[in-house]
Amino acid sequence: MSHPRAGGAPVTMQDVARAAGVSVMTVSNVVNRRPGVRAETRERVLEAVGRLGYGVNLAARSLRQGRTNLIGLAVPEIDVPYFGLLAGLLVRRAAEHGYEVVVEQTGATREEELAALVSSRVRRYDGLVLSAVQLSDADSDLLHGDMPVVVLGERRYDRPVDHVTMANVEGSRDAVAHLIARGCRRVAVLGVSSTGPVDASSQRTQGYREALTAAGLPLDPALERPAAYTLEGGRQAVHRLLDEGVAVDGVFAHTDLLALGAVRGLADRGLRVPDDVRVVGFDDVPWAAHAVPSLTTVDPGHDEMVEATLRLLLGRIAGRRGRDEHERVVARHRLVERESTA
Amino acid sequence: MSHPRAGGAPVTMQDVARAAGVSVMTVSNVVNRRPGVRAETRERVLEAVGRLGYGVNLAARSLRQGRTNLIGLAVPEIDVPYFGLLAGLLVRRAAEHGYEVVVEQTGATREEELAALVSSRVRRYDGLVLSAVQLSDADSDLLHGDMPVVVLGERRYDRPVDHVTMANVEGSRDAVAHLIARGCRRVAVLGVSSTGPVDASSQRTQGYREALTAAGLPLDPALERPAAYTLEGGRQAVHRLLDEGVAVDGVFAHTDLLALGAVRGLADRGLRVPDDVRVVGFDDVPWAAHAVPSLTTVDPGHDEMVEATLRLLLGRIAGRRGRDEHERVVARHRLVERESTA
DNA sequence: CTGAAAGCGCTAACAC
DNA sequence: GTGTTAGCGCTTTCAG
Repeated sequence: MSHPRAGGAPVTMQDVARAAGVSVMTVSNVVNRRPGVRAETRERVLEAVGRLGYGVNLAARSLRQGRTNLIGLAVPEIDVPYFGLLAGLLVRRAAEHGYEVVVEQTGATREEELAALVSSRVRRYDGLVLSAVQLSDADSDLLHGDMPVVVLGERRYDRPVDHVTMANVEGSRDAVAHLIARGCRRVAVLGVSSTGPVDASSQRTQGYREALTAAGLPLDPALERPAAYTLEGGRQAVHRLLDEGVAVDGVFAHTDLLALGAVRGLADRGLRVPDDVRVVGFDDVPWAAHAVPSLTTVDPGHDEMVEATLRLLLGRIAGRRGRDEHERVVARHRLVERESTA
Repeated sequence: MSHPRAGGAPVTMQDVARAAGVSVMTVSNVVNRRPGVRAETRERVLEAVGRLGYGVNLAARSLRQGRTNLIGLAVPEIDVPYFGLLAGLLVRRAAEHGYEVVVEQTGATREEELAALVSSRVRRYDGLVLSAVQLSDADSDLLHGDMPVVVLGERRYDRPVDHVTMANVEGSRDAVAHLIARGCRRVAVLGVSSTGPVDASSQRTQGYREALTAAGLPLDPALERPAAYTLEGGRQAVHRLLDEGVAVDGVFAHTDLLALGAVRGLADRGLRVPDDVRVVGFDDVPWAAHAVPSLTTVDPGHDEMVEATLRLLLGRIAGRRGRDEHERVVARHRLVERESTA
């Protein structure tokens, strides 16, 4: 059996020290690759480690050091492609810095996002990445606890907090300008919400309006459609739009999911993309490139966002910024032209 | 400021006990909702907890209790829809039992899956869910360490290990039988691999062959195509198939991702689904229902699998099964008929 | 119903 | 180079 003591009491440094005839401190030095241990001693210790199947007790180490090497990632739902993409990138990059990522699902409700912040569960993290959608400015007071927090995407805060976000207005403007350049004159926007003036939804709607205005096209309230940020939401919004007899030759959806749902909804009514209606999304999730037709969309700069998030978070964990010094990073976006607007 | 002592030393039970004029033990009893504390005492303690902003130190609790309430989920890549779905379900269900989930990305290499098992990082989990794709029978020896492990999906093991899997052969047989019932006579299979006799790929290929044979149709090696389990893999496999001039009127893809890639590849060559070619996938990822056309696929019984996984894992954590008692659960599958085979 | 003492396994600080 | 001591914050055990 390759795992001695399996099933018995866990092997401690004490056990290893005894077996190797050294002190626990020497074992600790070897295990942590600290310098200043004679090669021969190291050998003896490592032999004992291997023979006994020793592994550090990370709870003890955490208690002693006051750090866990864990960071939390609070997202609404991990199976939404955008958040899966995010989680994947973050897990990979965090690992490079010796951190692991615990996923919290907030379910996209304000209550649950707050819960993630106050909950004792969160206390075990060295830092928290909060991909917030519903958290309001008022609540960001809560971001001032002891826990280093970086808010990622989807919203700009007036309150001071480390924040990594994307160019929602500019990206949306580019997307809609692209539709117009392709000849669209009746462009609908999907995903309009009324929850507040500073969130991603309003910003993307604003970018939409700016692009229309810049092109000298009129704003038509009938073209500004609310929709849940889901495939089904996009599909149904398009159904309603068409059922009301609104003329449309272009669709800008607030998210790729919505856009793909819109393509579906158009197909349901016998409309072809891009022949009858052109469609643009936002996010550049992996699917966008491979959908039929492939989806033109805005890449908000995922890599840059995740990198910046980690940089800010690790900096704060290391105490490199004061409690009242906050940074905000806006990633560079890019319009990715594909078949849905060909 | 709602978070007193923010920035100062962490608040301990000692602090709370002092502030409330009780012993640490009473604080512990209140915090852990243990019975046998007078209501008035509890009030006093809770008031102090709130005022000081106390939160339990989970490292200390873990050290003392010998448990972390953390379970690890090792998957190849979290941004693959199937694993995102899995993670979402597991996170939700684990939370119901007071557990949190740490995501490990193995990158689908054998080395990394082994690393996840041996690594000291894993020591912090009470248990590990291993969604293995490359781990071989020989390696499953490693599953016999102290860590409770449940292997989820994708592979059947001869070695004893708790294992939750899906009806790969039966599901594939149903999928292909469905194509045949719809009139297909030249059915290709995408995702055939040569890595071994007992993995998901071989099983799904086997189901394919059984269905053809049962229908009295010939097996044609030209119809059995290797393909990476990605969108691009499916797309290219279809391109090669058509470029070789192989006649096809149905496609069974080993995964939905492959199937959606296949739909894309067919569209590239001007073929319509289901009019010219019918397509069936496997997994029933959320996208399958909303793709254009929506995808007929095999739901392998995700919910049942996750539920069983957690049941087995928690049972093992609780020591309810001996080291040599292992369970295997095969979830009930279901063919979901949609537009791609209409 | 409440308190005091012991110790989980580790590492920082200092002694040899 | 290596050992000794102390204590991180909590809960288990046993005493009141």
